[in-house]
Amino acid sequence: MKNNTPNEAHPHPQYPMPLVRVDVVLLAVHEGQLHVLLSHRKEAPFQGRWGLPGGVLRIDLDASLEAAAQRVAQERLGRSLSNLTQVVSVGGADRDPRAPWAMTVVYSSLVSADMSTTPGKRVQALAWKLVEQIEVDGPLAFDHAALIRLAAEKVRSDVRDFRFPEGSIPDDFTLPELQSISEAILGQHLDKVTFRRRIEAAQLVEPVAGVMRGGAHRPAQVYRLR
Amino acid sequence: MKNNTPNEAHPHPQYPMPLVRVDVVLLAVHEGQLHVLLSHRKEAPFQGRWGLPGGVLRIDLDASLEAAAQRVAQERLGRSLSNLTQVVSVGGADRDPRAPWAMTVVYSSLVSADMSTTPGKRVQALAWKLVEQIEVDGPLAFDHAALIRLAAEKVRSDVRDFRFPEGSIPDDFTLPELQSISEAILGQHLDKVTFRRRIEAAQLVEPVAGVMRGGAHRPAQVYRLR
DNA sequence: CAAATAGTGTCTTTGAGACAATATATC
DNA sequence: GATATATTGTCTCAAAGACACTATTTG
Repeated sequence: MKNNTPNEAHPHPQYPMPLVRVDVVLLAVHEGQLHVLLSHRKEAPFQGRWGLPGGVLRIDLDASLEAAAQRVAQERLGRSLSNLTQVVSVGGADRDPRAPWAMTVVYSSLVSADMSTTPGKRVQALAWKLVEQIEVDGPLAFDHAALIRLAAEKVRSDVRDFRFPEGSIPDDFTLPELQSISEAILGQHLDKVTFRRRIEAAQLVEPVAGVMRGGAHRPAQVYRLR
Repeated sequence: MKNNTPNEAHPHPQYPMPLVRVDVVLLAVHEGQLHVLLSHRKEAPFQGRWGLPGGVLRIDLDASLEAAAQRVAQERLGRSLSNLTQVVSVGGADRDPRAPWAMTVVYSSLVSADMSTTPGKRVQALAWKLVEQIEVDGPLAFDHAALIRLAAEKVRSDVRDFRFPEGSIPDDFTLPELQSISEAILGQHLDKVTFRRRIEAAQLVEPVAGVMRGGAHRPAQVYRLR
């Protein structure tokens, strides 16, 4: 295994570097509520608690921080993430007993629909938890509860400004569906007329010609992002 | 010098870790315009260009990422920073030729007034540059131009929402002064009536009883944040 | 009192929220 | 046709912008 010692190719004076990890806040709307995917920790620290799935940055495998997040998602969650957004980085001397100094770069991703996620290697259990209920039933590992809140706030800010990045909502949707998703993320009711007016003004969507979708009643126009 | 090799106290499997740096975007309003403090690079990479002042994270000296930014500011700029805000972290294999893998955590700080900043050690020259003029006269080192733009956008967002963190504006100020500072940061004119109405509604300030301040004309009420 | 800046009044416009009416599907 | 949901119309209210007016200081 390579080491961080100086060599000819990289003559910069070397200091000991921290353990760098990447954690992922995977968010999804399920049954009208915003959920986050947590993993059950089998080992110390915080053994037995729920926490964010994550992993150690591998400079031999990852071309960038974002690439590291993608690799971790693939390994731990068995899937790629469509709209990775950096949330924050935290670090300090007392963060993690496994290293004298540890830091974490936190990425978040809002994905649409399918709540199916296969546990990856070393992950004993994955479960979708209500964001609103975080820390209500038992504390999370590290400061993960605060990190999740941060990620959720960023996503809410996006939704308030009608920023729906690729993959965060289904390709096709009706306006009532989009409103329902938005309400779930924001955790509050939105006025129907205002919502449609603003969507219209933002020129965010275009109708899929002719296609309609409905349950037992009047069908709704299907739209796409543009 | 210590090394990152495993030991009994920290039995976590070790991978080579990236070079972690901390860069500082120091912003200030000067003569009605938003400026950023840049340092002239004496050495490679990007020798001869202007870039953000920064330094290597020292796990033996820095208790946290933010503490590292404070130390770097003290060493390089000879001052502490009042309202450090994390902007973003960037990193990758090809970021810095001095290391096989390098990342930077960027902090920004908006400080009021005094443009005096003593160059610290190893910094040949410091200069306040117009944020708007960044990259107009010569490119900056690394992706620092983009990082400055990011930091400036965050500060603008704060100002739009009347968030003036401690130290970002003088302790005492008149409303015309506060408006002028805001306009400089936002880079656009603000309506006087609207500005005062919103300040009032936000209950952001309180008058300093009796104290007024003026030039050759009608003096203005002096306020403080509360 | 002239000049310059501080502070207020008020009209118009814009956009959000509330509520009602109309449209279109299934059963 | 009854029912449920989609879509549109419109009234009201709140906040922003524009503009004009008043207030207070110096010279």
